[in-house]
Amino acid sequence: MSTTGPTILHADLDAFYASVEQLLQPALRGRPIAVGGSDRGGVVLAASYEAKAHGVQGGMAGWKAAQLCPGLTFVRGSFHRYQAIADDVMAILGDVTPLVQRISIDEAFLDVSGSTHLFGPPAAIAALLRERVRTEVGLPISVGAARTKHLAKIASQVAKPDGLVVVEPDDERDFLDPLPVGLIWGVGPVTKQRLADRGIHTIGDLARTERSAMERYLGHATGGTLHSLAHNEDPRRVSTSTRARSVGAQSAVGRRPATPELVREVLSHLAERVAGRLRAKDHAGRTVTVRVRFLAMRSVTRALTLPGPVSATLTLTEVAERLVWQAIDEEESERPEITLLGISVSKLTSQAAIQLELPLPPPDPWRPGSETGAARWVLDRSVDAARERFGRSAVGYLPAAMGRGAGVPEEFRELAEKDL
DNA sequence: TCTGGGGTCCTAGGACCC
DNA sequence: TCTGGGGTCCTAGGACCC
Repeated sequence: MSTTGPTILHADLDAFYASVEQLLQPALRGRPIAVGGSDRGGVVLAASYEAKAHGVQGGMAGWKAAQLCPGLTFVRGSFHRYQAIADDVMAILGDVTPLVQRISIDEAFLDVSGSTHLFGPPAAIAALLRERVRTEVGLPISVGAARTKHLAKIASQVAKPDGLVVVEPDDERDFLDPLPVGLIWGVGPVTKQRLADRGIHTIGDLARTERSAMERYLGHATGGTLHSLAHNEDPRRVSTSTRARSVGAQSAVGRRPATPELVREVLSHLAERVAGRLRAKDHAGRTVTVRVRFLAMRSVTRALTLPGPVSATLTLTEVAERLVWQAIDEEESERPEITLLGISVSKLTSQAAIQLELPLPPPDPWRPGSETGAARWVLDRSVDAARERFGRSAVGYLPAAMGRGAGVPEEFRELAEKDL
């Protein structure tokens, strides 16, 4: 007999982008729609439940979605609106407890164990939140309530669309056992297939499998975690703060030969985005990783860890350029075609710390804090300041080379890079 | 005329140090 | 006189999540 109740909630807006579009454009309500980056082609970023019923999913190529769902309406996303609307929802969640852990733009965990004396039992709190989001924002939100984060998350998935599922402690086993393993957080297509190959389809099947066997099938970490979750052991607390471990940006370029001009132009733009975001947070990072994607989605990465942290745009551009050519030069063909370039910076430290210990020469562009590095950083900061006063495009380059067709709108990138 | 962009975490092998 | 083991850091690739 358990002593704690279902005090963890997982609240998850249903088909968020698509639901917002149906809210903003009443003519779209009840109809299958796909929210995309562009009006034609491209990729489906979100599908309404009416479209999901035909098999349309996020990440799917637009033409394939249209094939699956005749009558599908493509809607260009109103990306500049989504953040504020989701923030309104989070504010409602925050009204019942300060213990809200937002894990993406449209979902959050809540610990309501300290809120029951004010708002009643967790099931009542969940119902209240759903009602308020529906009437005050106009969106459907599903909520799962359970003893652990893992169970609450599964419960909200089961509740969708627009539902509430409460798992009482005494019912946990009965709830979990028949569910497919794919509902477990961390089980994607590959793991699901590996498990299916061994006749493991449900969480109950998983719970009956030895831990050591799981670790053999899936590796130490994944196997161990899955075994624990299937046995309903999830010690994670709801935590309100997490710090970023990396900052990155990438851009699809269509399908183009890797010329020096293209590589430099795209990397300059990406480095500007990444370094600018680092500086805005007073951060810098030591490890620079680039990604180059070739045809058939084959991508390679190259990384370099520098002696000190960087956040200067030009330095980042130069390091990235060197790494990208390292990868391209290893290709068999002379001038291979590429479809995407990306830059990510990790091993982050706070910029304030390095400014204090500015080592003096020898000047070395690879070494931030050297004369060159410091000068570049100072220049970048003045550009940042001008941008802040006069707008993003006032100073420096526009995303020129990003070219026709391939990319996603600027507002989508800005939405994706927001801190939660 | 397939397949966006932002992340996290894990694994495995090699270098290097004691 | 050719031999151990542990720890840490780095790189590359991959699975997964929203």
